[in-house]
Parts: sequence; structure tokens; C-alpha cells
Amino acid sequence: MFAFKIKSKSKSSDARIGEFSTPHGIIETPCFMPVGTKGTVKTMKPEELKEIGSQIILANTYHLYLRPGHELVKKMGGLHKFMNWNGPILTDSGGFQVFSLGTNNTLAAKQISKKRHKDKDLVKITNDGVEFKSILDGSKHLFTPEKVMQIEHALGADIIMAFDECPPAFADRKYAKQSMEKTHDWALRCKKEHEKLNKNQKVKQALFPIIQGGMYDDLRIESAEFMAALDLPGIAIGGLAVGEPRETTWKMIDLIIPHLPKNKPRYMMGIGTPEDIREAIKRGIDMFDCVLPTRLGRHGSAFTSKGQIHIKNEENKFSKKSLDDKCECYVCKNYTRAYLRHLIMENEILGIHLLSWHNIAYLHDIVKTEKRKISPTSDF
RNA sequence: GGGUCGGUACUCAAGCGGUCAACGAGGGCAGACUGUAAAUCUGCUGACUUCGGUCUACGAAGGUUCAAAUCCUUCCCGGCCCA
Repeated sequence: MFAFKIKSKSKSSDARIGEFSTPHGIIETPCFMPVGTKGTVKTMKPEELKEIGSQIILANTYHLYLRPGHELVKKMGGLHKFMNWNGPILTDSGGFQVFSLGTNNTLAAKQISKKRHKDKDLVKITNDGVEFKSILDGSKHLFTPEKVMQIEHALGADIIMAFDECPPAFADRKYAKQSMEKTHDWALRCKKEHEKLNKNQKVKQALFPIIQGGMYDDLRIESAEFMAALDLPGIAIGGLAVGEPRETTWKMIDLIIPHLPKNKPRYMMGIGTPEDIREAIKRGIDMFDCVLPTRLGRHGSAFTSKGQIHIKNEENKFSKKSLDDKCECYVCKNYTRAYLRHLIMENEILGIHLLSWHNIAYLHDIVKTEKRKISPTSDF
């Protein structure tokens, strides 16, 4: 279980095609993973995700712990059964929430109305873990690495993420270093707790640690080496695409990659855009996730081969075109821009569903195209 | 016919002598969004603009005033009440 087989490698880049085995099936990489924070990829039914080629989906420890509660999910037979998704699932640890809820200085926070950020002290980070106030009712909770492992084990995802701290892009060196060291310590604690819990479980789970280190070369390398030495089934790269310039993002990736084991999947957290995905694959990234396709869908935007479009734009009012003339997804085969615009303008639920559908399908398609470049003879 | 209340930008609707090109809401136009506090948020929405302003505007026409969407007169239109 959790073996990673490399099927082929690109001759012109570091890209590779692989297979990662999980208790709920094999994940063919590179692989884009849609995000379903609360146990649902917003607006999408599991069978629809299957249809468009989603292999594995994400869910979030923080959100599911708060509601409906991990114990409830466990009683309902685990997350797979609860949400009717029998493919692989990955749960994020809640480390990103420490970042996104923690300070109103972050990029993410800036983009949310200030009204909603009056309560700045939602999160307090200590060496032991993170104290936070629920976004739902303000109640206080404590996440420690051990607690997070217990929650992720109760949820029962195939891949579970270690508890980390994701510092803001502009974190100074001192902060980034402390944060990284904390993340390292937490990773060790996660591993220990996870091994204890995993021993007693019939269905095993894979723990992935998360590399941090801010935007500092030496810290990034140190973190990569530290996490690689843990010898877990896969490794994630976190703390990127959090507001830094793109050159910095790829510089960090290029720096890290040589320090990662070649025979384990590499998961770059939180990207992307079609461009980011292409860049990541080229550099030997095997897995990535992003809220963008579903969020953009809900906000009336769509990926196209000519860039992102706003379907609400007046130019689409009478358009008989599909979202993208090269896309062969269900939405593009059946609906005009004019109709999709109408749905979004009228706030009809079908609109955000169809746009989410197209956006996820579009990213899967990008990956498929990139895979053909790696190994033109393979049949996908 | 008499009385009374009202006519404000695309719509609804504040303002009731200067700080009013005019609150607010809706609608419209555009933008942002990258391990989801996000079906959210931001900007613009009289015209022109070298972005500092300039012009035209609150039913119509006159008038008072240094100054009017705001006060006065007449007229037009609408609601309600009385004949």
C-alpha cells in the first residue's frame, strides 16, 4: 500500500508519470485534486466528479471537526461513506486555516471584507499547538499535532496531512525560521501519533509531511531535507502561492526538488491556474489541489484557452459560443455562453454548477495534455 | 369644480436654502479570487475630461436670494378626499 511507481519520465523536463496506490484505488499522476473542504466539492456530485476525471478529492480537518464533527463522521462509517465518494480522499490538516484565519495581514485576509475581520484574534499559535476560535460560533478549541492526527484518523482519508504552520509570504526570516522549526517538531509528533493510530486500523492511511521555510532558500532546503528524512509515503510543499511573486514560487520549487526522494509523490499545495499547473508538472510535481476552479465557477468566471473570462461580461450576452471552443466537457458541448450568462445573472444554481463543472474538467484536461507531452505513446 | 398629498438619476427612494451631481437599496458595467470564514469581495454607474476640473441637471416656466432639488407664483401630470 502507498507505493509510488514511476511509469515514465519526460526527456525534456523533470515531469514524470506515476501511480500512487491507496486503499481506495490508484491515483495516476500528475493529478489535479479538486477541493471539497466540508466534504463536498461545492455543487458537484461524486459521480459527476468521476465523470470528468477527478481521481482524488480533498476535505478539511478544521471544517469537518467543527461541523459536523469527526466523531459523527466516524460513526457514519467514515468520510468516504458519509459523502458517498469511494475514491481516494486527502484531508488537509487545518494548518492552512492557521494562516488564513490567523492574521488580517495576509493576502487572503485582505481580500475578505474588513467587516468580517474585526475579530483578529481567531488564532493563537503556541509551541504545543494552535488555539483558535471557531469561525462558526466563537467557541475555543485547541489543535495539537496529536489531536489533528486523531481527527484525521477518525475521518479516515487515504492521505492525511501533517499539522503545519503556513506563514505569510512576507514573513521575515526570523518568523519563517521559527515557524519552520515548529512545523518540523509538529511533523515528528504527527508521525509518532499517526504510527500509533495506524497500527490499530484495518484500513491504513498515509501521512504526508509539509515542507515550509517561507521564501528563504536555506530554510526551504533545510525543511525539504528534514521532511524527506521522515521517510513517509509522500511529501508536500506548503507555504507557496500565498501572495509571493510567481518567480519566487518557482525558484523555491526548483530549489527543493533536488532534495526530495525521487520515488515518492510530490504534492504542491494550493495551486492552481492552468499556467501554474503546467509549470508544476514540468518541475516534477505529481499532485496539486486548488479551490480556484470551484470558486471561480461560483463567482462567474471560467478558464478558457484564451485566459480566464467573466461570463457576466456583456460581450457574452448574445454569444452562441461555448465557454471554450477547444474544450470537450459536457458544459462546453451543450451550453452557450449566452445561457450560462443568463443563469449567473439570474443567480440560478445551475449556473455555478455548470461553471464549476467546466473549470474542474478544464484543469483535468490541462493535466491530460501535459501527460501526453511526457509520454506521447501512453494511452490516457 | 374645491381640498389635499406628491412628481428627484435606469427603478425604488432619501434630501427640504449653501458642505448636492445629490444618502441608501435594487438593477447595470467592470475587476479580484491559488492547501475555501468566499453562490464572496471591490470599484464604477448624468455628460465631457489633459482626471485638476468643466458643463447640464431634482415635472415645466418664471421669480426671490450672494446662493435653490430645497422658498414663492403659475402651469402640466398623478394619488386620495369632498362636491
